[in-house]
Amino acid sequence: MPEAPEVQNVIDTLQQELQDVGIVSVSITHPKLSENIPYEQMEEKLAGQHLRAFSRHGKYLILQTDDYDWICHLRMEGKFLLEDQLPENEKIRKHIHAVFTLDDGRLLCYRDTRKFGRMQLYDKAEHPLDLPCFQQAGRDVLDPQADGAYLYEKIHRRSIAIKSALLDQHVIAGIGNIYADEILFAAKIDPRSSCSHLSLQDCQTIMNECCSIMERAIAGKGTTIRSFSFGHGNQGSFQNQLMVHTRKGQPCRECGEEIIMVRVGQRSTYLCPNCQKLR
DNA sequence: CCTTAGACCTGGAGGC
DNA sequence: TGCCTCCAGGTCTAAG
Repeated sequence: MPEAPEVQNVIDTLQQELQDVGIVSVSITHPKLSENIPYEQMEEKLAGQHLRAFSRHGKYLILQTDDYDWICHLRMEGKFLLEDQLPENEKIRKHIHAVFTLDDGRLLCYRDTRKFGRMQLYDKAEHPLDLPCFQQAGRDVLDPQADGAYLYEKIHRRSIAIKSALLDQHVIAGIGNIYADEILFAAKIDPRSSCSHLSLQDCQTIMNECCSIMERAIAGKGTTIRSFSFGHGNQGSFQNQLMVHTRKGQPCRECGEEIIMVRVGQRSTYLCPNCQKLR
């Protein structure tokens, strides 16, 4: 569940379910899950805390408790499950690496097949964005100040491909591999174009399309391509609106040309070679 | 400083 | 069935 719209869906769901709920105890079984302090300390500190505020910056979840800022990053496959008891299914239970017992009897389970996800715990900051993990972060993709002028200033001296720049969280936080492809299709720009060849106008087009795609994706509760959730909801519907991503070999929905897949910065990249022009 | 392989992990899909 | 290779919504690092 990784890009901004999916993370927004997760944080909205957690808020609905867990506002002011207390954590009774914590059991972490994958030590590396806790990134900034020993996992035993994370267990001890979160026990007794109540979940007070829920927000997001880029792909990071920000959970504020009574005394701490609890930061989670789901990376590729991390997900939270709310259960009345530990899942019976061994395939599901095998990849649960942390269990938070709640004061209403439910269990908040963190499941992550590839173990890429990470959590951090900090003493409460004045503002969460003051935390060390956000010092290098770009503006959030939904921040109105993340506009064309902002993007242009961040990238116009760089030689990397525009697709790679959109994936760079120091530039804009929250865009991932699916939406980068979709945004550049909507902007009619070849993802391999060098940032240094893009005009201010190009950057404004990109950010305008970015806004409208993010809005639609969040309205559709994100994109679910490969479904690893076994029954528990949080599935999005935006995959039905994808114009290029995952559509290799299929006709472009606008011009009929065959969608191709190329590699850009080690990531699979889908584009319409007719609609999207190289700068 | 910038850019690009490689690493971190596991499992599903497809070829032979 | 087994074995192999490639692929996956992400990001940090080491090296050029």
